[in-house]
Amino acid sequence: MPQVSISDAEWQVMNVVWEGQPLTAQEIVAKLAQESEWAPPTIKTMLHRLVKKQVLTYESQGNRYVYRSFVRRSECIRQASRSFLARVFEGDPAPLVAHFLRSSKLSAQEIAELRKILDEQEAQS
Amino acid sequence: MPQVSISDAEWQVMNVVWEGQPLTAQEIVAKLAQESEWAPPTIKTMLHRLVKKQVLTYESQGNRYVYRSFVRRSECIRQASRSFLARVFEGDPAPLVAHFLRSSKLSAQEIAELRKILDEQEAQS
DNA sequence: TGTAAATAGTTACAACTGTAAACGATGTCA
DNA sequence: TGACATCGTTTACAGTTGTAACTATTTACA
Repeated sequence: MPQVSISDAEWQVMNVVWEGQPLTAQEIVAKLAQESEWAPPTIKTMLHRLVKKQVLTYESQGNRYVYRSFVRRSECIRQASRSFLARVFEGDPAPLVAHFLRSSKLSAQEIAELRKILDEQEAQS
Repeated sequence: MPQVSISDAEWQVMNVVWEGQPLTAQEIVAKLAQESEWAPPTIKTMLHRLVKKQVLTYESQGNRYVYRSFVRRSECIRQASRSFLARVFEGDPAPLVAHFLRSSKLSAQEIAELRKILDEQEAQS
């Protein structure tokens, strides 16, 4: 994996793509119109840059482009998470998790899920 | 709080400052020399920018500058965490926490701590 | 008290980001 | 088949970031 670095705005675009791919440019524009104020050319520019960074690929169908992700979302999440952990929590995951647990409202079910993960982690140490 | 935005490299500097403040420029340079390849002027530039962004303040003592943080670390952590959560996990904290739990090795004690936090969260819902 | 050493300030510069206008190609309806 | 609409491409531009050389100022020793 050639060390992609996805900017803030680009993540917003990629989240849309990962959730609905393959998608045409105008579908992406339409979805993003709901959650952002970006002009269509702005979004085109980002799609372009993402292709250049090899995060996206496209094929043209007639004069439309159909976009697909080229890197897996999970891989990008891993990279971004690792860098966030290093930057803000100096690589120490426990305080990070504690921070998010304290600052979030979680449902009973989510809490149960997380307990289960903790159990698993404990079991395999 | 005037919405500070601290870059990646700047976080590295700030982590040093928060942990040892007040610190002189050369103390900061010395600490960072161990963990980075930055030339001293590079670090000076970052200190400058952080002062301009009102993340740091300094007083000059003779020809030395003594730096202190102007914003609390916890506040910066809160902001960075919120933005990371929104960007990468679309604002949904449970998958974020699950991700970090799964990808980290935690000690038995840390696991116990986290369980306690989960209990508290459950209690107050 | 002048000059070297130390320290901080100024300037620089290319890459990346956010944002979008202007331009050109393609397809479609009359 | 020509004019308009649609879509993609190119160009633009200011702000931020990473990185650091160069310059000016202060201090302290000789």
